[in-house]
Parts: sequence; structure tokens; C-alpha cells
Amino acid sequence: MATEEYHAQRRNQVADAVERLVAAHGLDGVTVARTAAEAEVSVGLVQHYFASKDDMLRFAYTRVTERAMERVERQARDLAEHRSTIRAVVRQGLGERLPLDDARRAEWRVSFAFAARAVDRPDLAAVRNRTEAAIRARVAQVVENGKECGEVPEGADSEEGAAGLMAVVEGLGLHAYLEAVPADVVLGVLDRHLAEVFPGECHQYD
Amino acid sequence: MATEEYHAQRRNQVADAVERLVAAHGLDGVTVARTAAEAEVSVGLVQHYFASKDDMLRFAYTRVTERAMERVERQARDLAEHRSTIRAVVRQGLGERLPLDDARRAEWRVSFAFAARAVDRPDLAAVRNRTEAAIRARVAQVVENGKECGEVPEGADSEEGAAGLMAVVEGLGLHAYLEAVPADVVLGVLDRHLAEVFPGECHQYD
DNA sequence: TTGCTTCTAATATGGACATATTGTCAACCG
DNA sequence: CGGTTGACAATATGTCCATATTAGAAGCAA
Repeated sequence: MATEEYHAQRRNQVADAVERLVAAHGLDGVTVARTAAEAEVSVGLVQHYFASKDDMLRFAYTRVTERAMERVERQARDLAEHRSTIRAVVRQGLGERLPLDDARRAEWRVSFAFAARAVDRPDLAAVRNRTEAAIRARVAQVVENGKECGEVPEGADSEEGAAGLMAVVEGLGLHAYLEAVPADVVLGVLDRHLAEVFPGECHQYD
Repeated sequence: MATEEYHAQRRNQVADAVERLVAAHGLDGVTVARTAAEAEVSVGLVQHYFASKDDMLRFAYTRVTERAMERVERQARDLAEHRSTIRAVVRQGLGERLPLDDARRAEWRVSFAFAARAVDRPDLAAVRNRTEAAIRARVAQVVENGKECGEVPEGADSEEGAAGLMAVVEGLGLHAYLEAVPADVVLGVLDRHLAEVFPGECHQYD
């Protein structure tokens, strides 16, 4: 049905507005009225498409996390096509999450604002944990693949390796965003940790 | 003057209430009226001692970060007294920041709530960056000390090492708090990264 | 046409909040 | 002793917000 498409389109329109507002003023700056204004619709429309403000935020956050997941997925697919090392793919996939330019700063801010609120709100924490676990599992899988290829030592714990990389990226993100640590140090730290998880060279195509 | 002492005591009394409220309901749950009730004083008193709500929060956050810094300081002092390895001292100092039991969960939550708001509020970011930089510098200094002792390789970049450890702890904290990663994996990741920064054995006292 | 449903807008309601204002009481000082 | 000042308390003010209510428009069926 075309009406369902229209429905989804409207919801996305509102969610887009939410993202812009969060990027500009943080989650505290998001009110239903302001969101409606930003999306150039009425408050009534927003209410019609979302049962409550929480529902609206949850939908917006779900979109954000799913987008993040798709990106990692896409990077992982590229692995099969290009002959780049696994380490390089992971570096690109996770590095994309770092707020090192304006576009990614805005994205990071949105993600982080929701993550911070997830600390107080179990429903948002659930949204976050679901996708984050999926990404971590994907990274772990790729690390596991690295063993066949020779980039990762046989005995390595790929789950722990993935968890470590995710944690580093998480922490570096905050430090980078607050400009507590300069960009070159941020990338240096990331590379160092990647080198630890992927100490070997890929000899699959040799 | 005793009146200044009294003054400071009152401000601390209010700040204590702020911390309890943040730990229980997040920063959003903090209102001037609620804080006054929690501290068992009147709204007027709070206003008398703090020029604005922001001022009150800034004071509370400053206290939190300074306490965190003192703790790392204390751990560093213990290094001189006990004959533990530098790595063990850093592990304890940074590990204390992880929300792995109820007490530290509460503390972590307060710190993180403020850190999250710092993303939107330059004054809080300044408070955070100041103490965080001091802690990082202290960790870097300790890593540097590790070179003399043999725990850290000569060529290592101690600044980067410290930044990496801080980032890992930051990220692990969030993952641990949200229970996205089990405690044993969290500690495993921390130990792995410590082992990377401190790969050698201390032979100073041999 | 009439009536029903879906979608959208405008306005109303009621609560929560930061902060200002005013009042009270004590201590201290000239 | 009168007056001033500092430490509080109680109440008032005005803003902002989420959500409810009401109503109107558009499309379609009978």
C-alpha cells in the first residue's frame, strides 16, 4: 500500500528533524513543538505518528543505530571484494565512528546523546545494546577470519579483541569530541590497538 | 574565619545532595527544589549559596572530578611506598573507575552524567578537561617511570600509552555500566591493554 | 448527497521549573 | 538603642513543556 509508504516517510521526516535538533542543541533541546517546527509540520501531526515523545525518540535512535550497523556491514562486505587486509577494513569501519571531521562530529553527537540517555532509560539501553552487540559480534567474526588468513594469532580471543576495539573507539570518541586529545594521538592509539589485535600479515593472497 | 568554613560546609551539603540525586535519577532529575529537599534545606538557602543552578552543578562536578584525581594521586603515591609493579598500580588506579560494583556504579553514573552534559556545555567541558588532562599526565608520567624500571620499552610513547588506557577505561565503563559486556571480559580487556603498555617485568628491586 | 475514516491543525490544560521578590530574624555596629 | 547587614524562608511570577481536546479538511463508500 502506498499509504504505508507515506506513513513511513512521515515518520522519517520527523526523525530527521529530531536528529538535526540533537546535533544542534543536544537531546535536552528536543521538544515536540520544536521538532514539529524543524520538520515543518504541526504538533498534531507528530502526535498522530508517534504515541508519545519517548516513542518518537526511540524511533529516531533506532534509525541511528541501524544506520551505524549498516555501515559496519558494508565495510565487512567490501572485505570480500577488495583485497585489503582485514585490519584495514576494521580500521575504516570503526574509524568512521570517530568524530574527526564536522560531519562525523554531528553524527557522533547524536549517537552519544542517545547513549548517554540510555544510562537512565532501559528502553533506549535496549535499542543500543541490540545493535552494539550485533556490531561487536560482526567485528569478532572478522577477527576470527583473521586467524585463517594469518593476521590474527591462533590462540587469540576474538570476542575480547572485538570488545577491546569497541571500547577504545568509544572512549576515543568522547576524548576526541571534547578535544581533550588531538586527532593524531587519537588515530595513533587506534592503530596501536589494531596492531595488537592484528599483529600478523595476511598471506592468503601471497 | 569560621563563617567561611560554614559557607563551604553548606555548599558541600548541597553538592552532596546533587550527587545523590544524579546517582538516583540522572542529571535530568536534578531540580533546585528537589536538591533543596534532598539536602533538607530551603530553596532560598540554595539560591543564597549558588548564583544559579548552573553554578551549583558546576560546583558539584568540580568536586566529583577533583575527588577522582585525588584517588589516582593517592594510588601513585602508594607506588613509592609499596614494592608493587607500576602496572599493578595503574591497574588499580584506573580499574577503580570501572562500574563493577554497586558503589562504583553509582559513582560512575554521576561522573558520566556530567561528562555527557559536558558535550553540550563548554563550562562543564572545561571542568572535565582540566582534571582529565591532569590524570592523563599523571598516568603518562608513571608510564615514563616504567622505562627506568624495565616495565616499559624505551621507545614507547608514554603520552599515547596513557591516552590509550584512559580511552579504554572510558569505553569499558560505558559497556560495563550498560551490561553490554560481562565483568570478566571487561577486566580481560583492561589487562590485555595494560600488558601492551607494560610488557616488561620490573627489575629495579631484583 | 450523507456519513465514516484518516490525517492534520490549533488551541487548551495543567504541571514543573528557575528565578525574583518579599518577609523574618538574628547578630553586629555605631 | 536604632539601623544595617547577612542568612535564610515562603511565596510569587512567568516560561516552557507534554499531552489532551477539539475541530476541520480530504478521501472514499453507500
